[in-house]
This record gives sequence, C-alpha cells and structure tokens, in this order.
Amino acid sequence: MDVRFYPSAPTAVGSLPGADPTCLGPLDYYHCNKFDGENMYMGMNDNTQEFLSANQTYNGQNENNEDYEIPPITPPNLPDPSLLHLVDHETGYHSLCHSLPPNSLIPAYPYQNMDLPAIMVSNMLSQEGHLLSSQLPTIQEMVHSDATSYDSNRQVPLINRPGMLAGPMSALSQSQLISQMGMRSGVTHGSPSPPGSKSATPSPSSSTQEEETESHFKVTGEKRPSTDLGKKPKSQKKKKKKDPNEPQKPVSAYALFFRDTQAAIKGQNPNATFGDVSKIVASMWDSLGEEQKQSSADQGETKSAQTNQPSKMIPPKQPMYTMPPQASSPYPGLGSFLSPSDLQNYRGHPHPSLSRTLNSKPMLPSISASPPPSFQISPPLHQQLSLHHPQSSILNQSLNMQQVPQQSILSPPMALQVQPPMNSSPPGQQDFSHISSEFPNSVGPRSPGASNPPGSTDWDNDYPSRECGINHCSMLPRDKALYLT
DNA sequence: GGGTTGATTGTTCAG
DNA sequence: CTGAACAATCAACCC
Repeated sequence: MDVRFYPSAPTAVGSLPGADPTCLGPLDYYHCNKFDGENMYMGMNDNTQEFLSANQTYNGQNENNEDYEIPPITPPNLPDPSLLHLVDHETGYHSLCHSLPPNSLIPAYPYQNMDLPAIMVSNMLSQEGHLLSSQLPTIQEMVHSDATSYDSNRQVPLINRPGMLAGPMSALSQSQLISQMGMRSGVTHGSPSPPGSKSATPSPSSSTQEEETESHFKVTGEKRPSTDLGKKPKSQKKKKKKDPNEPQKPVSAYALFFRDTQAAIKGQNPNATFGDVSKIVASMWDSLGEEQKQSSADQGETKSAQTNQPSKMIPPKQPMYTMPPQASSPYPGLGSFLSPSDLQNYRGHPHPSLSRTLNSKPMLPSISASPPPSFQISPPLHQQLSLHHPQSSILNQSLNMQQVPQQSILSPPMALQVQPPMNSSPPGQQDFSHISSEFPNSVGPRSPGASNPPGSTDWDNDYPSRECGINHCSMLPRDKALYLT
C-alpha cells in the first residue's frame, strides 16, 4: 500500500475527495485521509509540506506531485523547537484530540518512535488487508492506541538501562498486540506460508519432489547462495520435510515464550534483528522462574488448542494483556513476566544475563535513542490507569494501557470500562487539573511547548478551546481514548 | 534436531 | 520478460 499526499491542497484538506468530513486541518492525519483499498491518501497542504520538508522525513521532493513513502507520515516530530509553532498554531494537528499527549511533547519525541504510525498503517492491512474508509473510526482508535504507546514509550526507561525491560515490554505497541492477535486468531491466517498449511496446492510436499529439488541443488550447485560454508551437510539433512498431516509436536515453552515476547520486542524495536531479539528473549527467559516458565508452556498449550479451533473471534492472546498482571499469577505472558517485582528487579538489579546481553553490543538505534527519562510518564495516562489499577506498577499500567485500546477494538462493552472516570466527572479541565496536581513535575517542564510555563495547566485550558475539544471528540467513539490523552 | 520470526535469496511458473 | 508464489536459509537461543 502506498501512502500518498494530496499535494498542495489549496484549501481545507477536509474537502479533499473522499476525505473524512471530520478532517480538521492540514495536519489532521487521522481524519484527512482516504483509503481506496490500495493507497492511503493523506491530506497535505503547504504547511504540511513545509513541515515535512523541515524534518526531511521524505526525500525532499515536496515540490513534486510524487508519491511518498510511508515512513514520513508520522506525527510531527519536530526536533527543532523552532518548529513548534507548527503544532501550536496550526491546530491542524490536534494532539489533544488525536492521540497526542496534551502536554505537547511530540516535538521532543525521538525519531525512533516515529515509526509507530507506519506500524499503524501496517496494522490496517493486517486486518486481512481490508481497509475501508468507513472503518476510519476503528482506525482512529487504533491510531489512538498507538498514541498511547507513544506515551508509554516516553514513560519507559531506556532499554540499555537497568530498567530497560520495562521499556520495550511495557511499551508494547497496541499495533503489535493487534498484530499478534492476527497471528493467533487466524492460525496464521495471514501467513503466506505456514509450514504445515502450505496449501497442498503446488505442494511440493511430496518427498519425491523434495528429492528432486535436492538433487537439483546438488547438480546445479546454484541456488542457496549460502554456498560453501561447509553448510552442505545441513542442506542434505534437509531431507526432513514433514508430513503435512503429521501431528505437530507440542511447542516448547521457550518457543511459545519467544513467540509472544519477540512480537513485543519487535513492536518496540522494529529494527531489532532476530539475533537481538533472541538474546533478549533468552535473557528474559532466564529471568523467569520455573513456575512462570511452566505457566508459559501451559498457556501456550491452551493457546495452541484455541488456535486450532476455527473461527475464534477472540484472540487467545487477549487474556494475557487484559488480565491485570499479578505477581502471584503464573506467567501469563509479558504481563506476568514483567511483574512489579521483576520490574523492580530489573531496575535495581538488572538480570546478569540480561544486562550482559544488552550491554554486549550497541543496542539498536531505536533502543539506545529512547526518550529521556524526563519523558517517562505522561500524567493523564498515569492518572487514568492508576484510577483503575491503583496498586499496579507503572509497568502494569503500561500493559493495561495497551490493553485498553485493544479492548476497545475487540469489545466495545469492555472499552466502556475505562469510561466511568470521564462520565463520573464533568468534562473539561477539572479532571486534568486534578491530574496535573498529582504529577507536578511531569507536565509543564517536560513539555517542549516552551510557551507553557512549568506546572501550567495550559493544556487543560487549551483543550476545550481547540477545534477538537472534548465536546468534539467525545462525539467520537474514541472518547475513552481521549480521556487517556 | 526442532522450534520461535522475519528478511533474504533463489527457483518455478503463469501471464 | 516480468511478477507472483513458493521454498530454503539464516540469525540466537532453548529444549
């Protein structure tokens, strides 16, 4: 899928053909777009171009009506504070309404986190590749969810620091969760080439053909550029080629754990190589207790059983993230793995093997360039979460944070669970001022929006006055997520 | 040796 | 000839 800008939209982007009528402005990525089933068209006008140009997030051909790659399409990351005005004054990019933290921390956001929108896009496609403009509300929710991940990212420690684990793990992007859901719910429904399911179509699965191929390799000597390396024997032992009907062996607990964890790690660090992920997972695995490992295995079996059942609407994985992690509970996945005690452990006394792994090599750019600790906590999120899980750790909150949007997608009734706070109190700044008071140090000073004095609830005041104020957003099915921001 | 995932590379085949 | 589909391999680690 391509993402294209409407170049130089002369007027309101919302007037773009097919654009969401709720499009609020040139930077309203989440409304001002259109998806025709193949391409994602993003509203763009001169301001947007200016912004993009300033950030060099694309190949700098903004003057041409050319297609641009997806990566550039990200929430405005304005490394240069001088560009903040684009966010503050354009109002086009409604951070408050559209998934961006009210304290306008976006500009300070490190680059590596800017890939989330891209993930979002891929998520759109992950839904069986179906994406209709009519699904925008859902998409917007997803976007919102990603925004939550942004916050969690900020609140997350660096991966190369003692508390690193809380980062990648707690910052599981919701998109990643969705991705996993897809992976599980469909029994590799999207997977083009599941080992066993290799649709017996061209199925070379027959051993004869296999042998043919093998012999071909041997004769021609071409193929498998792996070449030399003395790996030959390896290819020969390739004789295997399991019988498609052969009952699959139970996957090892570690494999299951790997499957679950790698997705999270990858979600947080898309650039992580398999080796990196594997090491991290191994370290995590080491840190797991026997009980947790066993639990992982059990759950894996359960999941496996579930995935074997056709047409499961609810992803088996969901429980892992929807159930409030408890230290006493067996490993239910990442949540349990990163139990409060674990987190404490990592922060105070990083697991030897883990720290070894993490320090043994320069971690991925995206990891090492994680947000500074000063951006760790986004007050509203923290507050919102603490309301419902007062005793849960930040990590758990992060996990819950992720689960909220997930639930909102899967089960609206469940999503409502997070609404009471909003319903129980009048909308407006009251809630947020309360939040601000509880997080005196995490709002004002952190905000790159230098215009906001420290501790100022400017964003509170500003919120309702925005084009996309609460009144507006509350009309959308994202009001829940709105509260999150 | 088999399992985890995803990228890469090469081959095959259809249009 | 081109592109899609498929298959194999590799990475690090655990069982």
